[in-house]
Amino acid sequence: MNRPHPTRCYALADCNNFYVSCERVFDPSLKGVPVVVLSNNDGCVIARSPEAKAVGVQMGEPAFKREGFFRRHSVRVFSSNYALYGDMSQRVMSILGESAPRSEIYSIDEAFLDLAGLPDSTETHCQTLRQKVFRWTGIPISIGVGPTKTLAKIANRIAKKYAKFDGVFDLTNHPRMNDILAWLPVADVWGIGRRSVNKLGRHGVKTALDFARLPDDWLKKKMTVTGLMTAMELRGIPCFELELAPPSSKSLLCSRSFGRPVSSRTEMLESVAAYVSRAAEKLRGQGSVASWVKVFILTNPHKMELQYANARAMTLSVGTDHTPTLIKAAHSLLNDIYKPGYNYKKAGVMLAGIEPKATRQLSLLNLPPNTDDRDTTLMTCLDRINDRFGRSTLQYAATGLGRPWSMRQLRKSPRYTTAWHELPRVG
DNA sequence: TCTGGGGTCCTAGGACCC
DNA sequence: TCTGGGGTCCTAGGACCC
Repeated sequence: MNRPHPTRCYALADCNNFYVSCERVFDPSLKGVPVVVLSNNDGCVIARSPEAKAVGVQMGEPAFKREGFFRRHSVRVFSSNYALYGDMSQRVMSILGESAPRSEIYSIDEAFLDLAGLPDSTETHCQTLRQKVFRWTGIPISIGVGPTKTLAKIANRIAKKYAKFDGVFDLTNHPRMNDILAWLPVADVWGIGRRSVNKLGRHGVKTALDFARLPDDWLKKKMTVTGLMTAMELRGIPCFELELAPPSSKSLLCSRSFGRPVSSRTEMLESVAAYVSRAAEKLRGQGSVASWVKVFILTNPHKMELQYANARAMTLSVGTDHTPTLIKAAHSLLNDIYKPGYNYKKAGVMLAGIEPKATRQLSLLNLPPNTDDRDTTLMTCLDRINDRFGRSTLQYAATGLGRPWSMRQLRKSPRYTTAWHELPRVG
């Protein structure tokens, strides 16, 4: 057990409290004080500075329940600013990407790096990288290293938790590997979620070491092959490879809670058109077409009032990335499920049946209209303008003008890095 | 007043075929 | 009276991640 594979060396670089760190880069008054960032619609807490954690703000807490607490503890509260976080993420990722021959961007604030065969020591390399990312972007990161991705995750957690390691911890050939796994609750292992923790608890499995020592056939039967692979990774046998060029999405979702309850059909149609437009942009961004569209709507499940939720999907005869075609489909689905008299809280659009546009399946009976090329030219033009001048410079009238239903973001910081008129001023 | 959004993978079970 | 066995494909739902 715990026999590391000699040729593998994975690092997980993870930005510390990423969203809060982004806010701090451009607003020095946030240093050293409790800061939180809220989810879309200013719903719940999704990022906390260490000071916010220290005063007891929990992850995922609804913000409205804590307004008084935030005031009493002078917690600085921000709406999420994805234009800023996305841009900062790109800066960090480009530096990380250059630091290793192979890398995988795993999420907005994490990347796996393949450090096998680098000339200098792992520790030196990682410390240099950390300092470089901080100097060039202002974002602090932590790096965990191990013979498998799962162990690199654990190492990263240790690097973050204990200041004495200075942001870097290496589990490769660690003499106290078993002690560390026995110290780590199984809930903190990558890939073991709450449901599994409950199930494992009933079988007396509490720590990562308990889990790693379970028999393979038991793991396979009770935890499926992914559970088995996780256990093998804890033993030092790599099962999860780097995803070097992440394949394009197989489904695309765009959904939002409304800033206030919506009941009118007109507003529902507008919001669905807006979500389709966004999903179609993403679709074109990856050079795909979609042939399956689903629309769903729901009332607020947290409220004591008449509830309604419904969804409907349809398959198109030909895959498309043409926004008006998709809006038309989504509108007909919405009209099927919409019922007047309810206070809707949320709507969403999902696209699937996704394939590359270049090799898409055409229909024998229903060939695309010969305006196809014109549509493509129009969509390309639309995307270019919006890319250059901002996402909603050009939009379809069906998405509405006033958008009274759009999400609430009362405490958003400026788009410091992506909008000319919001650039920070010096002096 | 007010509780996020966007993905992936795996499995079981039904439909269907020979 | 008697009522197989195996394969594929699809979908819904569960579980997980950030």
